[in-house]
Amino acid sequence: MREKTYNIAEIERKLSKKWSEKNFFKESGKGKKVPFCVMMPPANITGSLHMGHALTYTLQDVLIRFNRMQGRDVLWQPGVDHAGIATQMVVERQLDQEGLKKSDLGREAFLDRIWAWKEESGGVITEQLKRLGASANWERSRFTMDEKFNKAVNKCFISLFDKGLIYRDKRLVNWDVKFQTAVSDLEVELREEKGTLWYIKYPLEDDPSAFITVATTRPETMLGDTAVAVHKDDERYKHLIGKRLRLPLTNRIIPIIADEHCDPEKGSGAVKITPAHDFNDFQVGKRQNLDILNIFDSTAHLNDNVPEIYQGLERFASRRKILEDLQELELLEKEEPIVHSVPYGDRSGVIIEPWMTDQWFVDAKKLSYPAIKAVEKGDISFVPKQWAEVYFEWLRNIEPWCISRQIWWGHQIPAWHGPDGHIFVASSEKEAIFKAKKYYGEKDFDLIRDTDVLDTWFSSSLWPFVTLGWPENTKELKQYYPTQVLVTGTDLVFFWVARMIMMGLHFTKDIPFSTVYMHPLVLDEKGEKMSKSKGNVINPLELIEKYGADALRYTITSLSVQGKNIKLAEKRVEGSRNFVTKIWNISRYLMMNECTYDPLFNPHQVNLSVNQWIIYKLSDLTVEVTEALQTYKFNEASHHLYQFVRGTFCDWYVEFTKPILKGSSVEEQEETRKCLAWCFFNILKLLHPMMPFVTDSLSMQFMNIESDNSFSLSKQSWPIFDKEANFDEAARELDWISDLVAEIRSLRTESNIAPKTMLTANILGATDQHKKWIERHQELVFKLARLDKINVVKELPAGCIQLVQGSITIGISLGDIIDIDKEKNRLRKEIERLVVDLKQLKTKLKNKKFMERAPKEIVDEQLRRRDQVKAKIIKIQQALERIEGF
RNA sequence: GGGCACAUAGCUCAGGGGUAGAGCACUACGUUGACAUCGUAGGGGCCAGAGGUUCAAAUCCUCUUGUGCCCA
Repeated sequence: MREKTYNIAEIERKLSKKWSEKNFFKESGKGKKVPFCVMMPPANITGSLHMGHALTYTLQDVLIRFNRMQGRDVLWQPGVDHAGIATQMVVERQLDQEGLKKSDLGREAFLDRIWAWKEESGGVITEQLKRLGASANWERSRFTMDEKFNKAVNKCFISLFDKGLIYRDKRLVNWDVKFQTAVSDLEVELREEKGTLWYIKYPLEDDPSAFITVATTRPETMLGDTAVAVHKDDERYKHLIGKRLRLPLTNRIIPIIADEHCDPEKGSGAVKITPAHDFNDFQVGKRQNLDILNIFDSTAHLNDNVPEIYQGLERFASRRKILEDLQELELLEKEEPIVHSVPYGDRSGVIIEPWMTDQWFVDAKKLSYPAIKAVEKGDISFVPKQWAEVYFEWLRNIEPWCISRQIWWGHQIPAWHGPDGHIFVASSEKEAIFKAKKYYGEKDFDLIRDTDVLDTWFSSSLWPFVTLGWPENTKELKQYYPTQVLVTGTDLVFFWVARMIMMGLHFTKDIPFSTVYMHPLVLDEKGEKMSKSKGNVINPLELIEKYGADALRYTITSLSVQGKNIKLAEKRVEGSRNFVTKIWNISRYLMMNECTYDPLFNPHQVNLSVNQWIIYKLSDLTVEVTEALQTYKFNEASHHLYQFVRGTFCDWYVEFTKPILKGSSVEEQEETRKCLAWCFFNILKLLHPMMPFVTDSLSMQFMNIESDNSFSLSKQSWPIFDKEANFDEAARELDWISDLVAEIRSLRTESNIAPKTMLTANILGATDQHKKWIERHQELVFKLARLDKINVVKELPAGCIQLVQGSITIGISLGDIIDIDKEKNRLRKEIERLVVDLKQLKTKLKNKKFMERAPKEIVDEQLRRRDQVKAKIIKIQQALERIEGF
């Protein structure tokens, strides 16, 4: 006898090893099959599996296995991302423990160190994904820093540069003071914070007793002011436009200018302009042709563009000092508390400094037009569709994308600088020299390679086509590009999705994927974001250890409703584990009863009504699950399966078949055994995308192929079968029987009848068909409703409690046990309920407008219901009268 | 400030113009050799509030209130 509970850990480990060792899930590569390709979002090389991964990769694997079973040529392309800043941080931390800095090693040695680290610990997440059951083609795994990838990245860079879509510019960028690099807008997180607005008086040059007051949250930047702006129509300041101010603490003279940037309603109405340290001011400076005075070094310490006493002060220290000094000069008018947004580096967590540097930019605006159009035209669609709006909004307001990073780990920009500052972009040093020779002629020159590397997201944006072999025209590229679905979290819509679409359209002249399924975040059970500091992080690997990957996957699938965040409670996972155990126990029962899978079993040719009934129900289920998965309604698919397995299959069908297996003819037993096995096998298939382990394991046991190392349900075909029309009758028959059983069971509880008490049911008003059905399923009803006798009668005997089901009345003989008052009460209450229903129905049917305007089916339905309720009331009244007579 | 969601049972959430659903929790009772990680039955809801459209609104529209997220 097998164990009552399923040994999750052992079986999952074994299967995951089997799938992995043989790289089980390769694409078929058969050109005839319809391709289905999903680009796996490359996991961050420093990462280990968290709930967000578990969610995204589970949903992808569900789609992958589902499509593979539907006979498509499936490629799930995995990979790992080099994660520039994150990876460099990890290795720098290691060095730190050895008391070393990366500058001690030098660039090359440092990069060697990172590669060594990658070899050693870079593959963790891949192993974890295998444990989750992800059925990717792991042999095709790509790394964004591979040589081939690097070549493709350079090619793209050069091509964009040649077209003027990448350029070098001196602009304000978001400078990460901790990492000493520029970052893009998207890597800056605005946090609402309490701050202070300081009002500072700037004296007029020609009249030191008169002032203009400016308000600022960053007084230290005043050292870099090159103007004060007012609104041209502001009565308070109109007359001062064109005059000059003496900038306190510096004695520099700066102009008062008019600019629309000023809002007379805000603060004092006059704004200090610091073009080198504020994005808005930078624009003003450009418009007004102001000086740009940079006052910070790369670590945000004041440089020698400020008076000597301030030089070398850190930004916050300088703020304190400057406020003190202004106070002393009585130039600090007042301060106000304020809530404002402060920019933080999303990785470094330090305040970002807008800073002037030379950087490389992508002209994202130009690339955005085709990307917008592709979604507008419907070539690419978002699920859920409201994400298209978010996407449009961002692309329509897109700014130049700063792609250079002042770090070492990443794709080094293929550009060489000449002695006169001329830049040669080339695929190799040799080519750069060649280009330079042409440019410089006979003159001598030295070229210095640009030290910057590219934003990691630049290489990620090329992922869909580079992984398939681009720029070579490989057969994979032809077969699988454009890919079908991209599944990713809502947080990556700009970082990754939009950029892939822009780059894909630019370089391949084709969309990278036709559907984008955006899933939400995983939150804790209270709906809060998981974070280490809050201590509410749920580790998926622990859940897998405790409940199994199948249980975790099934939970995730059940909770995946389009457009809604997922609140994960461990209780849910426990419930899923119980469901897995339930499935295990079905198989245990079926095997005990020698129900073996027969590939030749023909579901259209079963004779017993119970078997016809379950096949009928199963075909409904198949349609429901298929449609749900096709439309990304993961929760619906899992819900239907749960209802079917626990309800229809276990509670009813398995029970229905017990009497048959015990005492029917050999033929009937045989048909039923095969039908049980066949249905269960199909259930396993339908469940497989969500619970690959238990379903694979059980189906192999069922088919007696446990040692078959090439089998997986994922490679079997998805169930399809047409509903047999003449099974309708059986469907009605068994639905009626199960209703009958349910009614009697309810009655037993309501009347406090002990389960042990066997009852006799008298049935009044049975039609010939009812009689036939009762006769056919008598044993079954006996067993399920705990009866020892059913009489079809013309008159109910005395001493019955009665219930009405459709056209029949069931009387349960209780001898002397019946409490007449209680029973009367029960029946009266039921009449009361029905009368309320009837009243509502009558009102509706009396309403002329309803009768005129409502569709005929609805009216008929209401009429039918009215008649039913009426009839039921009469029957219960008769039942009451009978009790009076008892 | 702009945009997008969301408010349904004690909790977590489905559903969605025509008889309010699930899981968990709760209550009672447990028989029949698949399953106590189980079974049977049950209690529990003016579907946030106010208007409107409609024969009919929990569902569609508008507003209000509250919550979450994104962008400035």
